[in-house]
Amino acid sequence: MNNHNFFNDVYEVVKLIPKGRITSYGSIAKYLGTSKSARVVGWAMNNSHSDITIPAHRVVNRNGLLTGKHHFPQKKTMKKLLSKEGIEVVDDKVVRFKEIFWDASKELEL
DNA sequence: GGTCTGACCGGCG
DNA sequence: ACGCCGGCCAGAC
Repeated sequence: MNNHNFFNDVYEVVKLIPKGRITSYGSIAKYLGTSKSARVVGWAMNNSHSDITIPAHRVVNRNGLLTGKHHFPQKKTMKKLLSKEGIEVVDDKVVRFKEIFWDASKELEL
């Protein structure tokens, strides 16, 4: 579609995140070519409620912190979903963040 | 129609 | 090492 909405691109990438893996907003933005637009990625997630197929819980900030947990129906929802996929979350942050980190720029390799 | 904010990130002092 | 500030896009007031 000519509608080259940034949101749509973000959704596509987020959907491609493998189970048991996570990525950061900046990584997605970087893959899309606008590394400085990480904020827009977060904003896109805010609108991700339009598409429940988007695993927003697999997207965290660069610190591996579940910054978006407050936007889920329940605070423990994000942690619960991650735990279900084998991702350990302690104190609202992802354990082995660097190990399970999924860099779209590298994995998809534009 | 200008201004501010937002689930961020990187650079600079 | 820590704190501040600018930047990017889209939506709300």
